Amino acid sequence: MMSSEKNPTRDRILKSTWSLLEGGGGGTVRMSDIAKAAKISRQALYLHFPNRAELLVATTRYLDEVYDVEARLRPSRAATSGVERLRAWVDAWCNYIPLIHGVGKALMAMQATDVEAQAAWANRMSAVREGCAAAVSALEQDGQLTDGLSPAEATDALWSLLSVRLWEHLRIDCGWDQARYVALMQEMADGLLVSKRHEP
Amino acid sequence: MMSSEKNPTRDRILKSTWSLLEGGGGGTVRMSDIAKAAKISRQALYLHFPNRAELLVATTRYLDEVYDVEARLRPSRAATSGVERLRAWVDAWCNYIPLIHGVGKALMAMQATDVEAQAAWANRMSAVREGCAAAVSALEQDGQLTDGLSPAEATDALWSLLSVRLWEHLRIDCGWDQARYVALMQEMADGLLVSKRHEP
DNA sequence: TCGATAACTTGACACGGTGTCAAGTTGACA
DNA sequence: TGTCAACTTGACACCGTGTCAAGTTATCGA
Repeated sequence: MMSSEKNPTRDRILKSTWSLLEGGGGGTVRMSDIAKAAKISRQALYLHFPNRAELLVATTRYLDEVYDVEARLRPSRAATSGVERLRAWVDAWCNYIPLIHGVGKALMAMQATDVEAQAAWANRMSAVREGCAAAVSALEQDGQLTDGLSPAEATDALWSLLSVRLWEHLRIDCGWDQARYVALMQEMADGLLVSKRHEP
Repeated sequence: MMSSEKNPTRDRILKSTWSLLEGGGGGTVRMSDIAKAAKISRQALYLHFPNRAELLVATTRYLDEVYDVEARLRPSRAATSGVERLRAWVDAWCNYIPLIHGVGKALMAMQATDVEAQAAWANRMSAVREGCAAAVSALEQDGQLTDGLSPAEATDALWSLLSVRLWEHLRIDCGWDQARYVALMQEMADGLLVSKRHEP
């Protein structure tokens, strides 16, 4: 069941939030802007979401549904080797970031002041950490994890490499294109985590 | 001439800003808090600084002076090889981040909404990029820069690795200690940028 | 000694954004 | 016909920034 069937206006709010946030103005999108875009009064927003933070979080979940996160993760879960799993995971997540970046940016902008937003974003990101941990663990089981790092350290390092902020820095501040960004992440993940013992 | 001699209250404001920001509450430190800490009225703050953003920027410059940035950069400038220059630069900057992180956090928190803060922080960070560019260039002159990356790309990549946000992620979100953080940055910078052609 | 000037104080206010409250309106359904 | 849910309008409190106006205090020079 698509969420749209159950509650049309809630769905319209989420769509509007999404499209406004797509525009890049993360911290500058106001509740009133969203209301206007959804053709609803500002107050009606609060009938559906208790506050801005929860509206944004709901929007990320909505995007997970629309973009079918599960399908995107399938290749990495289906990988037969640790190296392949890492490669597929980095690919999947790196290419997912641009899709959620608008909402992510807004949520990250709230973190400094809003405790709720902080918890919400941390929670979303801990799911990413789990993906990193799974890839590291697969690598370890193949005996391909670098000696220099413990699994926990390797997970943290990979997680950091795949952070939204690093994506922002390279793509926005440095002006890189997506392909080059992904290529660098692949190279760094491989160089950092994969043991080179068995290579020529 | 130390800035303290010239204008005592301005100096007291900067010291207060600094110490409040040290406490970590980047976005939550208000102008009134700073005024109170400096034993001054909130309005008097505006006699010295036009707005919050400029006060924060002035605080970063103050820290540069107090912590003697120039001296910290000397080892990297004095390096005789590209590899050594890179190592010294990464070391200097990585160990400078924790000192300015409080102010940096506050300034970064303002970026989403405040254009002035955005420009100010971007300007400060472009100085860091220049340090990265210098290290990359030294490496290139030694013929030790990896083939896979252009100098500009290598600079961007190093700059991203050395971003304050990555430091935050590893040190705060992941709970790493400073030494481990620096070690990882050294390893990644070396692995990413330095050509391994002449090794055993 | 007077008076000007700079540094600072007190107290008020506008603005913009979030979240809340109260009192309607509208339409569907029993 | 009445009731309930979804929504509207309009008001308001709160908070933090930045501004304005009028008053105090200390110092310095003529």
